[in-house]
Amino acid sequence: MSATIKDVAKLAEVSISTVSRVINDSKPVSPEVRRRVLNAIEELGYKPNEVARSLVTKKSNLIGLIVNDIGDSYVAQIVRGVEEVGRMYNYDIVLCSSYGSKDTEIKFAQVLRRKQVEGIIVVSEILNKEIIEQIKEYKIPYVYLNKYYDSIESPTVSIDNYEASCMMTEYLISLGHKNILYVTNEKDMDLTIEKDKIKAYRDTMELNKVESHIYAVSGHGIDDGYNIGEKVKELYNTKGITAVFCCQDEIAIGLINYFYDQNMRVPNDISISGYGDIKLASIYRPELTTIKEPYYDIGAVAIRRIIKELKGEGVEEQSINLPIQIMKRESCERIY
Amino acid sequence: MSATIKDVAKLAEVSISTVSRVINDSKPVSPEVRRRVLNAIEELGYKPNEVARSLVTKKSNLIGLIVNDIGDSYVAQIVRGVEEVGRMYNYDIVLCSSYGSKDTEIKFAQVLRRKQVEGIIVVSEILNKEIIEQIKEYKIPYVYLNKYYDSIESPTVSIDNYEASCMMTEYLISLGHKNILYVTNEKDMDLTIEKDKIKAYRDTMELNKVESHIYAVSGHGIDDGYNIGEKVKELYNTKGITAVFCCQDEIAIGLINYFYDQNMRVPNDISISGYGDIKLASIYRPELTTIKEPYYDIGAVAIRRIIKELKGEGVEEQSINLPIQIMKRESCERIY
DNA sequence: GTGAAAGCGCTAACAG
DNA sequence: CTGTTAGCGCTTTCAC
Repeated sequence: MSATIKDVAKLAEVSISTVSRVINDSKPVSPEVRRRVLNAIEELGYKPNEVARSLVTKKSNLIGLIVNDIGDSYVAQIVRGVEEVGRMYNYDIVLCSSYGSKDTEIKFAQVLRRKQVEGIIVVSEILNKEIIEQIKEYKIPYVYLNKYYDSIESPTVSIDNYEASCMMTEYLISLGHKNILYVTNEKDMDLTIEKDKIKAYRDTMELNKVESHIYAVSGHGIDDGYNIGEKVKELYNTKGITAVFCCQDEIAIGLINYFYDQNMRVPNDISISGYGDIKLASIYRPELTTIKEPYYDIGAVAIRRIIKELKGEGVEEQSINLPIQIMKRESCERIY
Repeated sequence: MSATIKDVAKLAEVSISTVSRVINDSKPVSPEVRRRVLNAIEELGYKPNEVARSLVTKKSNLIGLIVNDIGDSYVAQIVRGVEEVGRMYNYDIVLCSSYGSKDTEIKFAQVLRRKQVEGIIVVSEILNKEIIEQIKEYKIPYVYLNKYYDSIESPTVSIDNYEASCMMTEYLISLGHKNILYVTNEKDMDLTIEKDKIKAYRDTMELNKVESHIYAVSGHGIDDGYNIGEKVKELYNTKGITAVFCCQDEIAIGLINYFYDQNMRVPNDISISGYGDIKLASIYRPELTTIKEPYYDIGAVAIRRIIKELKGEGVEEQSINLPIQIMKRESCERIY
């Protein structure tokens, strides 16, 4: 079918090793011969077969990326980061979407391993110890990214969630709010980062001598935020809540949607903040005040770590924390 | 490092061919021997090396996917479709993001070819004849997807844009609107599908004996929609425009943002419709009335086509049209 | 039913 | 500088 190194060698009247040398610039070749080879390559439209190359060099130049769902904007941002820096080092990305299935995640790890990927990045939203153990067995570099759950003894990159939540609570208080509701997620609360975030909220409220109010929601989608609207409205009426700090942007947006439908205005009637800074946060009206989780950077740093390890360069500590940024936008307002 | 077929053969005391046979179920193997081999595989944790396998079978089980930007939600939906059905046929996806660069698109086509991908799907937003010619040379199945430009003599899958635009115009008219503004995109207007959509709009308006109003915007982002807000507001005041049919959802949302900031209510003051049904369309408030371009299905059908061709099953016509659906939501209202 | 051997396209010693 | 050769890990004739 397609031209091989042999065809080139024959046409250029040299040995295949010489062809290999000019392709890879691996050893000196005389100008004259090089020219002949280059011509032959040109003439035949020869393109090296990376599969054959991989087999001998044992370098697939592939990084496996197992994600929950590429349709989630934050996942897409991570993928962008991973791909873009991977590309700089000549790595291609094999993408697998698990849609939250534990078994699928594990299956993909196996698939990727057979494909000889040199590293694996997992972007998960569930608790899955098995996949970690699986990947550890492969003895290839990996990074485990999970927005919700604590990264179980794995290399990871994120932000300091305790610190971030302190900052947001502090900010809300600085705006004059005294009755601030924290909306958390009830699922596996003590295994998720929510435990840190709740503690941060509590500590900061206490420090400022104001009372804590916590309400737990069951999911973390926009719908879930919408659905707690009624309850929050009740709290607004009975407890005089003036600000809501939601543990996820989606919850915040759902909540705003609810208020929109109820003809209550945000931030005029109530301030709402999120956590994450998903793409929608800055598009939505009102624009959402939130904590930025730098997804693109998370992806970029994750693959950078893997590549470093692959190159045998020393890798730093297990988990890398990126700088925190609080995005002060429209949805939270000063209260007097 | 990792166990190979040889190790298994040795441990099971058979030849490597036998091992291969049991792995692939390619030829009968006596139960007794099969058991021994299976045991050995188990014991060594042996996993076939797909790279080696690919080299001999010339099947990489890889499909290349060149996209504009995975961060765009519609792209992500296409990718989901591609990946999910690819997976059913045991194909993995290698993802490349071009970010709108012609050269990058071409470079990726080459990279993918060298990786021996069996097919290529291009999701582009620019005009790039070269990449098509490039891929055609490779003689591998491909599908070209472009939301904006006519797919230049290539297999593609989309909806009938003329028909869809007729339906939307018709719908707006049926709501009682007489002064409907169509917002198009000025760039390469006669090479893009806009020419069909404009024609559809014009034809339908004419058929209903109402005057056409067309305004062209320069980009197709949310910002662009926002930026024409002033102009549209002017048209609203001077020409009595009561509905705006935007050629893209993003434009529509930008426009709604503008009106939000101007304290004009959609749809109370003005009805606005989009085109595409991006994810945001149903999340946004007010929910956006729009034409659904079934991105997931587009991706799914695209890869299905490639796989069919790979299997030598007859492939239907060049371009496949999917059913049209108009999503009647909040942003367009009856006028009296 | 099983094994020996050739070879996929390429890289990397090893000679010369 | 260049060619010869031995694999990389696997599938696939071809004999037995």
